[in-house]
Amino acid sequence: MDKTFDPKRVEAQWCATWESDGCYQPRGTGKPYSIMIPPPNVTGTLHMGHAFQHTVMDALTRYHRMLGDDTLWQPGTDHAGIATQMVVERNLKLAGEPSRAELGRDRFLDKVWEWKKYSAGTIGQQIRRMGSSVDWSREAFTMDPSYSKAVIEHFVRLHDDGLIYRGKRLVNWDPVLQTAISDLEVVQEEENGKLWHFRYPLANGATYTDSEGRTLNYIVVATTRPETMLGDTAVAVHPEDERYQHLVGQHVILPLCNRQIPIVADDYVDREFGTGCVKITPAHDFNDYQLGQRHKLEVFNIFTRTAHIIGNVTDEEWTLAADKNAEAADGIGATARAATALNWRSIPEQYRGLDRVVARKQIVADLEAITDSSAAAPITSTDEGKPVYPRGLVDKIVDHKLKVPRGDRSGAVLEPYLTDQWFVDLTRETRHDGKPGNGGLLAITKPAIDAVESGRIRFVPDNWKTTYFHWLNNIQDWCISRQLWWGHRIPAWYDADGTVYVGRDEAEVRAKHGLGAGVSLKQDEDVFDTWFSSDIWPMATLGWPDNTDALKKYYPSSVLVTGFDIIFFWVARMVMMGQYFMNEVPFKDVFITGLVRDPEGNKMSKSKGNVLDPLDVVDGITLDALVAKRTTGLMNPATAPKIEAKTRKDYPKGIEPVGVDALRFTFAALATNGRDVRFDAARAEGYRNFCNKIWNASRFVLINVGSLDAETGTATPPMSLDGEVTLSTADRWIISKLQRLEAEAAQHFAEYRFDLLAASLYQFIWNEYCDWYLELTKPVMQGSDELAKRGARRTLVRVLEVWLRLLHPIMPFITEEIWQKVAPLAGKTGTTIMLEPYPIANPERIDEAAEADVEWLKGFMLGVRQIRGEMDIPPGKPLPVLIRDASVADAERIARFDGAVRFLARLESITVLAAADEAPQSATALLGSMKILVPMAGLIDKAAELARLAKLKAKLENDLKMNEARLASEKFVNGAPAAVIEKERARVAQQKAELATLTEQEARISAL
RNA sequence: GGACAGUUAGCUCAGUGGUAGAGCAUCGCCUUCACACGGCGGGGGUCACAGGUUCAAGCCCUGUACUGUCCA
Repeated sequence: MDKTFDPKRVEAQWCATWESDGCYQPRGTGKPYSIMIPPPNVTGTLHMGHAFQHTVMDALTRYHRMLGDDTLWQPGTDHAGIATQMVVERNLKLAGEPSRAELGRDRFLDKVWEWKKYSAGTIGQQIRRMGSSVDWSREAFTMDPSYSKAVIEHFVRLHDDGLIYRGKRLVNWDPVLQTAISDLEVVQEEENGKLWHFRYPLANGATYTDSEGRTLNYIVVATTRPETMLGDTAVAVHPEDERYQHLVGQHVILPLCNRQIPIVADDYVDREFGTGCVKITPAHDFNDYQLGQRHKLEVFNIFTRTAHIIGNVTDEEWTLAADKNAEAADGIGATARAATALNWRSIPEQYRGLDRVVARKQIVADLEAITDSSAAAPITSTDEGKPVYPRGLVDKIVDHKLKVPRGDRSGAVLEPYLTDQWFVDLTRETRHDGKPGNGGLLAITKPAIDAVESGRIRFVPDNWKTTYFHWLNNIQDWCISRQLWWGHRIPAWYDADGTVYVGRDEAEVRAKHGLGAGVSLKQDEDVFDTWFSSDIWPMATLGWPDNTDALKKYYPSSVLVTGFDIIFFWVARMVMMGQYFMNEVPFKDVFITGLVRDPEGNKMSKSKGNVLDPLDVVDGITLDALVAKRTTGLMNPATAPKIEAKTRKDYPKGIEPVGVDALRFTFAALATNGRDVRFDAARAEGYRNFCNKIWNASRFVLINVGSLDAETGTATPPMSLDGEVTLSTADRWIISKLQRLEAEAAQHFAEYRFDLLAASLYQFIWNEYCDWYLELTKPVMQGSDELAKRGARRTLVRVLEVWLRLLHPIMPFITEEIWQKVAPLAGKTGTTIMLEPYPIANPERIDEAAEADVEWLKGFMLGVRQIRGEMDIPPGKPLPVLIRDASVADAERIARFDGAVRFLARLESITVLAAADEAPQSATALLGSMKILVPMAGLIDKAAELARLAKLKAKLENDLKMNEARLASEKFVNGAPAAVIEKERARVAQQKAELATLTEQEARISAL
């Protein structure tokens, strides 16, 4: 054994051994315990957040395996539709290869599969290196054939139960990715924009008088999106708005398009916002769409899939689309629909095919330039080239902050867009198709709420359930179709008439609907939202829809460990599907972890350049290498210098290698109560030091039982620990403390308090076992009492063996490595610590007398050390010590611990003075009423001792004053419980006595 | 606008009514036979602010400020 722990060697060896020996697989007849890994996306590699959550899951898994449970940790990966498709497309671009469009669907998918293989392989290696004990024999992927079968199955069943519908709806459309996305994938960002005020002339030359007495022939509408005016089909005002209510029912002429559109009244309109008059574009705004439905307004798209103004309106495809629009849209007036083509023709030629941003500028400019309208204001002047408003039909332009919806993946500004999509009904009480049975609200949403409300699922920390309920209580139907290639193709087929048939495959569809070979069917081009496949992860990985043994045994899983960011995306949807298909929750506990952030508290992301690869913390990385890693392959290379500067500031010396165990322990220690964690490399180094402490404490034990040669570091035959022994106070004390640690560990695991677990282990191992127990065995080892020596050796070994097991779930590698050497000495025959029982507290071995003894001893040591420290007496210099005012108990303890104290405190002698004995001038420490005196002759500086006494006195006087005041208060004496008052009295008496001693001592020293 | 969380030592965080704790950092002493990735000792906090409840508040209640996140 080297003097320094070398994690790399140990990790490589045990990873391989554990896996090949099948240690990760479920075993035994214990009660089932299972965790489903949140499947990482096959978009690349694992980040710190994964490493964090995997540490938690592995700790739980190893703990329960050691408890004897039949434990499964199910691994796997997620195909992550949009995200992966984007990564592959970007890689093709960077490599200069043909684009997705050029490759075509099949060849592109080959590329994605290639990437998936690479990414899943990398992820697997990362998981292995972290020591995560997942059952690799069950590894799953959300597009495995068996998994895909389950995805299709759950779609078809939901569809057959009337809980899925297809329809033309306004959806969030990503014009860059060219797909619909769900509400959850939209991020609203506040941005600086403008509010444009346009004059819309009243039709038929109507006029009115405004509040200022002016006669106007127009109204002013305010909008943040000028380009959508091409799709306006009404102007709306509030029904009680006195400024405009007399105009309701009249029409305005839509400028540029020269269409007449009605003025309608609706209380959706905010009178305070803008002019109180809003333009309504039902096809490109969610609120306008709703309003349009209420007023039976015309609805028509003005954008293409890429958010350009539509091109040729006579285009066959668009005409067809218009017809389908008319058929599919419900709640939209029939006469209005017929007008769609006319409306399209009203879009002026000059805007056709323009990007929406370009169109916006052009439209504003054109409105400004209109001077021949009766509503137009004359362009009178300019101010240094800037237009002065009003100009033409532009009344004014004001700065305005607005929320811009962007796609969470692409970052593109989204467009509300009218398309045909598949939806899961989550909002209806009855079936959408009118057949008997519950709609999605009763069949899916309510049971998901009930699962948590009833306590069948418990959130840890508890407050997350509020978030969960809030979302479910305000839920919308779920758009599950995506216009992507990478994913599960929707099992729906269309005949030439566009009639849709849903089934598990084409053959089933033909059989079910009696469609002969003569009928040509075409499968839906779209794929499912990724979350519409991961929502059955806890079931499908266990074999669902088949009722397998694994499903029976491991469903529901015991706990889901995940981040709050996917409570809606994933957690809630798994609950829905689990409840619906299994009539049972998918997991009993949901442990929500915080996010791993950078040292400044920022979210880690590639674009910010603050990500850390967990393995770089494990293996270490130089500053230059880290900078290089963070600044290559950036979407925006201009940010590189900033990223470099920040990296050099955060990690001036790069990152020291700490090993897997230390990183895992760091995560455990930082996992406080679901709060976000700022990753602190210094902390990890501290736990690297802890590993080294463990390593060397173990060396000490092995050396002392003769199984390790201290000089050469090689193994030697150990001495026997069998036979009769004497257990010392120290032995009984550490065994007692060990019981308390075991009890704490069990409690912290039950409460998912890994921070407290880590703190308990650290405190026991370092501050009790190493700092005190090992030191207390040293004088024994140097003594001649063979029974006591054997007792100490046996206790050293056995307590070490136990705490290695206690620590193993967090630090698997170092504990296994040492356990292999220690276990035989402790009489253990197992082949791996992984499968040993987790220690359980035995209250009978708690020894309060021994604990009190050691506390006294620690106090004694502290007194001497403080004198040494503050007098600057070298630790090695032997000191004579005198004792005054020792109680009978003190004297007895002094006699008992004489050897230990003299050894540990480096004392030359301990002399208990009789009451009559005169003591020489000394530095004093107090232990209860007993005084520990270190004679000053030749050792102690008078001034220093006086200063030390003064400091002690000041603190004591302060405390005493406060406590006396409390006792003097009638309120306290009358109100507080007797025990508290008694305690306070005793404390005051004690402090008074101490103060007297210090005062006396001070007087004696100053008299010198 | 609503909801949730946070505000405790220089930093990162524990602390569910009885005199404020840890790790890291810092200062001093020490190459003592497991470990300098170490040992011993020290310094450092009106617990965001203002009220209230209580004999007693970092902790409970009310309000305010700031920070963060989520939802409209």
